[in-house]
Amino acid sequence: MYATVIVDIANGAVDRGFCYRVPEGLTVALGQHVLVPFGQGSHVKEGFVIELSESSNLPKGVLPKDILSCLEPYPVLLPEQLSLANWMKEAYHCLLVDALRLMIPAQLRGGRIHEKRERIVALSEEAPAFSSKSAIQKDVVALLQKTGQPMAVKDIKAFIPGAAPAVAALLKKGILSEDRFTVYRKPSYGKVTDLKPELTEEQAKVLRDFTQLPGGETALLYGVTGSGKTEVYLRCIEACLNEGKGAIVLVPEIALTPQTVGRFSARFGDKIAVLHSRLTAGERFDEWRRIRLGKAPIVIGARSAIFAPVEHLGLVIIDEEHEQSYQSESTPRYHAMDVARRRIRQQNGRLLLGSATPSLLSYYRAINGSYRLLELQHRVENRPLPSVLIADMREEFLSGNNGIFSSTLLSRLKSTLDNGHQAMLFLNRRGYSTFVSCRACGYVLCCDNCDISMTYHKAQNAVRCHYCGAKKPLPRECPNCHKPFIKQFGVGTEQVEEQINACFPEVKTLRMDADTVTKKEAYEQILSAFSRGEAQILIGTQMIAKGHDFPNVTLVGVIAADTTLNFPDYRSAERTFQLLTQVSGRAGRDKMPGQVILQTYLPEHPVLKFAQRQDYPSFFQYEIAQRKKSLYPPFSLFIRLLLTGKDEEELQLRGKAYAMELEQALYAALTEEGKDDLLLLLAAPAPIARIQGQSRYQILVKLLRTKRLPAALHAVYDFETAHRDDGYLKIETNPQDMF
DNA sequence: AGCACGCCGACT
DNA sequence: GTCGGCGTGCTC
Repeated sequence: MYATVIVDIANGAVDRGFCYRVPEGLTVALGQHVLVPFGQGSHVKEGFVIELSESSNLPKGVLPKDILSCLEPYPVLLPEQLSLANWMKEAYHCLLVDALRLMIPAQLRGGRIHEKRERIVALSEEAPAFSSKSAIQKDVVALLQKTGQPMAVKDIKAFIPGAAPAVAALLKKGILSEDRFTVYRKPSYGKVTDLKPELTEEQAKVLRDFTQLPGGETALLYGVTGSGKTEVYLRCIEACLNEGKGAIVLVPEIALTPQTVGRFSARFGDKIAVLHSRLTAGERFDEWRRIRLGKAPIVIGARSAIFAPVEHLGLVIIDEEHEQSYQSESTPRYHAMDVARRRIRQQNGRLLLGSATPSLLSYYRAINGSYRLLELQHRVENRPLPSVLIADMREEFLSGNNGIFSSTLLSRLKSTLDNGHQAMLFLNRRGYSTFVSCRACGYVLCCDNCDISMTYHKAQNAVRCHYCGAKKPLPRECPNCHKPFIKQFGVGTEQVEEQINACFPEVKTLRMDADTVTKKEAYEQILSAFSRGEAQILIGTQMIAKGHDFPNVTLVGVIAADTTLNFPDYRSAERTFQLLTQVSGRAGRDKMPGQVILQTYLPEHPVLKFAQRQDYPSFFQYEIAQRKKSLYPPFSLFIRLLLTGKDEEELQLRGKAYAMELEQALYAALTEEGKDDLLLLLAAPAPIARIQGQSRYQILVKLLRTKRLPAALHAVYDFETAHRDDGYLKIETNPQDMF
C-alpha cells in the first residue's frame, strides 16, 4: 500500500504529493495526519495523506520511504475537505497546505495540544460491606450513593473539601473503582430561555419554501430588522437535523456574543459547537473534535467555521451576509460565501443567506433567479419601523446654527432624555478633529512615515496617524511658513462627546471607538454599562452600529450621514445605505417606537431618501442601474496589484514594467474576440502613496464579466507566480478598499 | 522550509 | 592552497 502525502511546509516548491510506503501493521486512511521522513538527513515532518493507491507511481530506481506513524487515531480531514482544498488551490491560487491548514485547529499541528482526561470513581461490588471510622470516607461513599452514578474526582473534591486522601484510601480498599475518560473543554455558551415562539405566517412560508428548495441551491432571505430571521434559522436547522444532517451557521465575529450563541444552545443543547477567536487553545481543539467525531452536528462560528469538519453537511446559514468580514484578508483570500456554495453543491445541501440590507451582488443573483428570494417584510408583533427624519444642515447653517448638532436633533435629544429613554449618536470618525491645517499657507499636517493627514486627539493633546500610530504634539506654529495660524478642522467622536456634555451637563455619556476600546473586554464593558442605564447617551463609530439591542434606546442620531457617501469607491452608496439602515435599526427595538435623525448636507441624495424610507428594493433598482451604466461590479471585476518597496523610483519603474507585461498577458488570454473585455488598466502610485515609510504603487485592472474572465484571471495568477520573488506583490480581486 | 552541492574572494 | 560566502536545486 502506498500513500501520497503532502508535507506541512508552506512553500510552493514542496506543495505537492510525495509517495510513501505504508508499513506493515500501520493502518492509514485518506485524510490522516502522519509523520514522515522528509529531505536530507531524513528530517521528520508532519503531513497529510491526500491519496491512497496499490502501487507506487515513482520512476524506477526511486524507492519510497515509510510513513513513520499516525498522529491521531482518526483521519483529521474528511474526503470532502480534501476536495475543497484542491478547489481552493485553483480558485484562489494558494498553496494546498495553506488551504488544508484552515480545516484543522492550529494547535493540532506541532502536537502542542492533547485531549484532556479526567479520573472518575464509582462504588464497586465491595461497597455494601463498607464500614469505616473516617467521617470523610463515609461522606464520600454517601455522596456516591446519593447520586447513584460514577463521579469525577474533581467534582467530589468540590463537594467535600480535602476528599483526595479519602478517595485514595477507598480505592486501595477496593470500595471504589476507578476509570479515566476524555472530557471536552467547553466554552460557556451564555444562558437564554428558549421560548420557541409560534411562527408568523410569513416566517412559516419562508421555512416551507426553503425546506422545499432543491439540494445544492441557495436562497437569500431578505428580512427587515426585527422580522425574526433568527427564529427562521433555528427552524431550518431543526429540519436539517431531522434529516440526519449537520449545519454550519456563520455570524460576523462581532455578533458572536453569549446572547447569540445562547439562543442556539437553548434550542439544541450540546448538539452545538462554537468556533471563534476568543476560545482558548484547549477549547478550540475540543470543539473541533466534537464536530469531527459527530458529537456536535451544528456549528456556530465566524468566517473560518465554514471549514468545520461537519459530515453530511445539509445546511449552511450565513447571517448578515453583506458583512465584509466574510472576506479573508490574508492568504488564502477566500470568501466564506464562495466556500459555502462550493460545499453545499458538493454535498447537495442548501445555503441560506440572511440580511436586512443584502449585498448588491446577492440581491442581483436573487432577482436573476440564480438564488431563490425569500422575504420577511413585517416585524414580529407588528412593531413599527423607526421613523426617520432628515435634518438639512445647510438650512441650519443659513439660519445661524453653525454647530455640529441640528436644532431637530437637540430638541429630540432633550425630549428623549426627559422621557427617561436613551439615545445613540453615530459618527464614523474618531478623534477630536479630522485634520490640522495652516490658515495662512494651507499646509496640512501629515505623518512623517505615511502619506496621510493626522488626526487631533484632545485627550492626549497630540496629533496621531491612524495608519501607523505615530504621535506628536500639536505644533503652535505652522511647520511650513512658521506663522501661528494653525487650526483644526473636521469633527470626530471625541468632540461630539465634549459638545454633548456642554449642551447637557447633567447627562452621563459613554463613548465607544477604537480609542476607548483598547482592551478586548472594554467593548463588552461599555455596552453593558449602557444597557444597565449608567449613561443616557452612547456616542461611537461603526462599533455601535451592530451587535447588542438596547430596549430603552428610542433615538438614534447620525451626525454626518453623507461622510461615507463621498468616498472614492464604487461601493460607497451600498455601504452608506447598509450603515444607515443598520444604525437606524438600533432605535426602538422593544415596544416603544423609535426615532432616527440623519444629519446631512445632501438631503436630496437618493441614497438618503431610500435610507429614510428603509426601502431596500428601490435602493437596489437605483444602484444596480448606476453600476450597469458605469460597468462596475457585478457587471465587471476589479483586480488590484499592490507593490511596495523602500525605493520610490525603483518601485515606479518596476510598476510600469509590470503594467506593460500584464497588459500583454491579458490581451493574449482574452484573445482577439475578447479584447474589449479589458475595460481599464491603470498604473500609478497608490492613493496613499506611503505607509510606515514604505512606498506603494498600484496597478488597477477592470475586466468585463464574460466567459473569458477565468482565462484572464489565470493570466494574472501566472503573472503573480512569475514575479513571486522580485519584491512584495499583493493581488486582490474586488478589494475592500483601494488605498 | 531546510539542507547539500557548487563555484569565487581573503585568510593561515 | 583552504575556509566560507550564499546562488541553485532537490526533497518520496
